[in-house]
Amino acid sequence: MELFAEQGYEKTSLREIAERLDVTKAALYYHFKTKEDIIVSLFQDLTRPMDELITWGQEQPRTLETKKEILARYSQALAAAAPLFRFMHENQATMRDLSIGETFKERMLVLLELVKDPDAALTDQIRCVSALFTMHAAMYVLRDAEGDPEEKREAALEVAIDLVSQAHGQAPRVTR
Amino acid sequence: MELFAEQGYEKTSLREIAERLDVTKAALYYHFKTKEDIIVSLFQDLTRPMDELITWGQEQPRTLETKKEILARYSQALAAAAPLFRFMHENQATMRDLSIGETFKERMLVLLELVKDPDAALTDQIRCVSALFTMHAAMYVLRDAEGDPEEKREAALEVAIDLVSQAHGQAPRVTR
Amino acid sequence: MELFAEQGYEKTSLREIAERLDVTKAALYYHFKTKEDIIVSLFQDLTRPMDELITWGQEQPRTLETKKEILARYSQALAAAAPLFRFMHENQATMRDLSIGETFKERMLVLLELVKDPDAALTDQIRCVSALFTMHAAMYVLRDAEGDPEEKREAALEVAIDLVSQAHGQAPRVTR
Amino acid sequence: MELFAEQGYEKTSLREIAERLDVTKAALYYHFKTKEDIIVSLFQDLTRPMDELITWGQEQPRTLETKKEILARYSQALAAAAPLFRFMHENQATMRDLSIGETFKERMLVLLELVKDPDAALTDQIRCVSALFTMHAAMYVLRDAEGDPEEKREAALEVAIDLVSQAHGQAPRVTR
DNA sequence: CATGAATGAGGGTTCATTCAT
DNA sequence: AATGAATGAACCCTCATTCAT
Repeated sequence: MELFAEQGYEKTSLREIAERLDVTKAALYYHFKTKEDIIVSLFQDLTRPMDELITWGQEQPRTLETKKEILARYSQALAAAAPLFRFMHENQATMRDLSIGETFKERMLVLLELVKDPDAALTDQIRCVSALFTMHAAMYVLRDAEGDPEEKREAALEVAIDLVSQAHGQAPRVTR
Repeated sequence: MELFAEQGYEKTSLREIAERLDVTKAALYYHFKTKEDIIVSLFQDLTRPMDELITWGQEQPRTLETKKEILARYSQALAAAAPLFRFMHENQATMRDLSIGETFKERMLVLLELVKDPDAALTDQIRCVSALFTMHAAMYVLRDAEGDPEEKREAALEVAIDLVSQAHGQAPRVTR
Repeated sequence: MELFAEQGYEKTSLREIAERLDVTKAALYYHFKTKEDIIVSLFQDLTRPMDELITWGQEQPRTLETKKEILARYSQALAAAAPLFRFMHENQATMRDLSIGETFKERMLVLLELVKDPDAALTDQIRCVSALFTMHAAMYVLRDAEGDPEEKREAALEVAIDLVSQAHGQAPRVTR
Repeated sequence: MELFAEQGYEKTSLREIAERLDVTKAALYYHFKTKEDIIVSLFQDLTRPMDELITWGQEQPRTLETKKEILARYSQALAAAAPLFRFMHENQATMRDLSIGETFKERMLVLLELVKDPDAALTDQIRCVSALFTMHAAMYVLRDAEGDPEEKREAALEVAIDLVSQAHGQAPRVTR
C-alpha cells in the first residue's frame, strides 16, 4: 500500500514490491494471481469500514442527526485508512480500469445520497458535496501544514457539519 | 488532453497519441522533446488564466470583496479548463513526478494564501480551503449529474462565497 | 566478445547478441542489468591476469630484471586475452564512455610506471612506452601475417626487452 | 572532425554536427549525400599527406637513409593531422565498414612494406613495426603528460629511427 | 512455499534520411 | 542554398506473467 500510495499503481512494479517485501517476484505469484489481485486484496481490507458506514447509514432515518453522525464516522474512517484514501484520490484514472466492484467514486456517490436531499435547492446539495470533500481537502492540503493532525481533523469535521446544517436551513455556529 | 484525461498519463502511450493524431511516433518527437514535454505544453496553455488570476489577486487589497472576486474568477477559469483540472485531480500520483506537478500545488497554495487569513480560527481557515475545493468537487461529482452545467457552476460559486463570508464572521445567506 | 570485437560496441545490438545466444533480449536482462554491464562482465573476467601482474610488479624491486619479467608476463597476458585487447584497441572512443574505459588506460599507465624511469632521458622513457606497445602492435599488425603466432609473440617480446635494456643504458643484442 | 574524434563515428549524430555548425540537418544533406560522405570528405582532405608520403616512398631506393626520411616525414604528417589519426586509431571497428578506399590499416601495411625487409629476421621486422607504432604510441600516451609536444615528437622519432637502424644491423645511438 | 530463468509485448527515444516548399 | 516537418527502422530497456524444478 505504501508503494502504491507513493508512486501510483502503474508506476509501482512487481519487482519493487517483491524487493520491498524481500521475496522474489515469483513468490508474489504464489499468493496473488495478478498484480491487480494485490491491490484488490488491499482494498478489501481497507474499504470495509467505509462499506459498513454505508450500510449503517442506509438503515438509519434520514435526519440531520444521522447525517452529522455519518460525517463524524466518515471523518474517522478517513483518518484510519488515510493511505488508502490518498491512493484512491490520486489514482482514479487507474481505478476505473481495476475490477474493484464499486469504484471509489461510486461509493462516494452512495454516501452523498445519504447526506444530501435530492429535492433541496442546488446550493444546498452542493453544500453537502462540499461537506464530504472538505474533509478530504483538509487532509490533502493541510498534510504538510503545521499543527496537530487530530485537531485539524476535528476542525474539518466541524466545518462539514456546519455545511449540512446550513443545507437543512439552520444558521451556522458562528465561530468568532 | 483527451487521451490523458481518459486514461491517465502513464497508460497513454505515445503510440496511441500518434495514432489519434494520425502521425508517427517519430513525428511527435519533432515537436516535443519528451512525453513529459507534451503534457507540460498542454499545461502551459491551460494554466495561464490561473497565473493571471494570481497576479491580479496579489495587487488587490485583501478585503472580503476581493476574495469574492477571486472565487468568481477562479470558478470561471475552472470551467474553461475543465479537462485539465480533471486530469490533475485524477493523476496526482503522476503529477508529483512531473516537473509541473509541484508548481500546480504551489499555485493552489498561493491562491489559498490570498483567500484565507493565517490568524483566523482553524475552522475558518478550513472554510477557505473548502471554498476553493468546493468548486473542484462540484465539477467532479456533478459532472454526470443532470442539470445545466452553468447553473451548477453558479451554485457552487455561491456556496464558496458563503464559506469565505462566514470565515469573515458574516452570517451566510440562508437559502430557504 | 566475438560480436563486440568484430563490430564494435555500439554497432552490436542486444538483438544480435540475443540471437547469437539463441535467447530473447529480455533473457539477457535477467542476467545483466544493462548493455554496458555485459561488456563490463567480459572485462572483469579478462583483466584479472593484468591486475595480478600489476600487484606482483609493485612488490618487486625495480630492477631491469623485474622489468624484463613484467614484459614477459604481459606478453603472455596479452596472448591469453587477445580478443579483449583487440576490442579495447579498436573501440577506444567507446571505452571512454564505459565505466571501465578509464580504468584500462589507468592500468596501462600504472604498468608503464613500473617499467619506465621518470628521471631518465625523454627518449628512454619513450623506449619504455614503445616496449609495451610493441607487443600490442605486433599482435595487431601481424594478426593475419603468416607464421607461427607463438614465434611472433616471442620475437615481439625480445624487441620489447631490448628496448627497456637500452633504456637502462645497455647495448641491444644485435641480431644479425 | 572534432566531434568524430571526441565521441567516435557512431555516437556522433547528424543533429550534433548540425548544431555545432549552426545549420539544419537538412542543410547538411544539401552538401553531403550521407553521413558516411561527411567523414569520407574529411578523410580525403586529411589523408593526402599520407598518400603522398607513400607514393614518394615507393619511388625511392630502399636504403636505410630513405627509411629514416620516411619516418621523419611520417612523424610530421602525424603531428599535422593528429585528430584524424586519433580518430582512425580509436574507430577502427567503424572504419572497417566505411567505404573509404583503403582503410587505415591497409595504408599502414603499405608503409610498413617500405620500412621493413621481408627477408630480415622476425625480430627485425618487428622492430620496424614498432618504429611506426612508437610514434603513434608516443602521441597517444604522452598526450596529457607534461612537456613540449614538439620535443616529445622528436624524441619519439629518434627512438623510431634507432629501431630501424638496429633492424639494419647498426648499433643504436646510446643516449646515456 | 518458493525460486531462477525465461518470455512476448510494449514502453519511450534516437537515428539517418527524405521531400515539398 | 536551405528548411520545417515527417518517417521507418531500430535502439535499449521494463513489464507482468509463466513454468519447471
